[in-house]
Amino acid sequence: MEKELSAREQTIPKLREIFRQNGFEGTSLSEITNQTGLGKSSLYHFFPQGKTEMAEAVLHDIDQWFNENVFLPLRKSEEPVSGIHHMFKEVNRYFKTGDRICLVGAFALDNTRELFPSEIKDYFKIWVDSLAWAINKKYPHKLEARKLAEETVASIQGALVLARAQNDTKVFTRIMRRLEKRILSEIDG
Amino acid sequence: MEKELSAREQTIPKLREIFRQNGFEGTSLSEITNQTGLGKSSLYHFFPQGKTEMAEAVLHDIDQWFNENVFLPLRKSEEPVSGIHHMFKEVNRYFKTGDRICLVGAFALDNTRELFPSEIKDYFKIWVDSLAWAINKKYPHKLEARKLAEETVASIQGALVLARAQNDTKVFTRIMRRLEKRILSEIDG
DNA sequence: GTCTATAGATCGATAGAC
DNA sequence: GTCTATCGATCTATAGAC
Repeated sequence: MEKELSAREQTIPKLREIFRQNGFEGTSLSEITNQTGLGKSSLYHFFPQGKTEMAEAVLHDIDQWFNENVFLPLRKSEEPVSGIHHMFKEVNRYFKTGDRICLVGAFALDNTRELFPSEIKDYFKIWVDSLAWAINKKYPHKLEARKLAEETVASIQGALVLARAQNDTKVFTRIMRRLEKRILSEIDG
Repeated sequence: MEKELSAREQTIPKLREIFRQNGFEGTSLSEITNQTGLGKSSLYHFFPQGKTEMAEAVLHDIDQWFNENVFLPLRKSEEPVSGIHHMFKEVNRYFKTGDRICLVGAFALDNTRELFPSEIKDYFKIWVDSLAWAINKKYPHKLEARKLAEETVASIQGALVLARAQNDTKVFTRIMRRLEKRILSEIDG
């Protein structure tokens, strides 16, 4: 039995990519109508609060995806190493090996973050917490595991910045490989 | 003999902070007139091409600062370790221990980068090149030195993202300390 | 160089018919 | 749910007096 997606739900992935390309302030409603094919009235029908509600829905969607495909597997996998490997694989896939940016990170950089402070804060907190938890299972020093997790998440964000700046996805994949290798060597060593 | 700064030059640091707060698209001319005290006519007198020229001037100003205070010292210092230490000290100071973001990184993330592609590309290229050069002086594996430099610059960018997202500058200083320590241990070890 | 005034486009958002 | 029409505000940018 296929899940029927409402028109609202079908719109969210498109909105996500539009915000990713243009940022929150750089995205206009007419751009959204152009790229979604939905008129303004339809957009306001689905998202009565307008652009802010659209971005909120996108952030919620991103949050769900990461919870399901990254954060929970880090907690659930029997073997932390495989959970961590799974994280790198999924994150690499999600960001299309560096071709896509992280919308949450982009929102964090300018005053857009004041519109969605808790969504932005929680996304990174849960990511760091989950990764730290997985590392800590193998690596007994709790504080050090946390620092390693924090640095890894930050480096992934920075790798996206550099890949976009240089317009070169290889920068991203290169850094991702190093990060995974470092975690594994810290855990095993 | 004091250097006389032209009115245009005096405006640039203010513009820099305004763009940092709001992003390029999020910055309006009326916001600029409010925060600089200059009327629109004065702004267009100094920057005939408008907002784009203002951002260009800011990027050029940032570029100069990093060349003078970070990139050249990395090349010039007799002892690479002290050049690298100097980089971390200055970068930490420049970003006010994580309270400020990197405007070039922020511009890179959305389609603002299409307005200033070479400025954005060069900033990171020169940074990575200079750091790789300094590392390579002590650490003979050229390719590995480059990768370490690339990862370090990316991690600094990511640390800024995380610090802003969490609204906690300690995240930034913590990661900066780890990065410097790692480079030193790779060089010495 | 700076002022006032304003053009012309686009912004987010809404009303009302269907 | 989607259409057309439109509101008032704001946007970038310019004109012309001083």
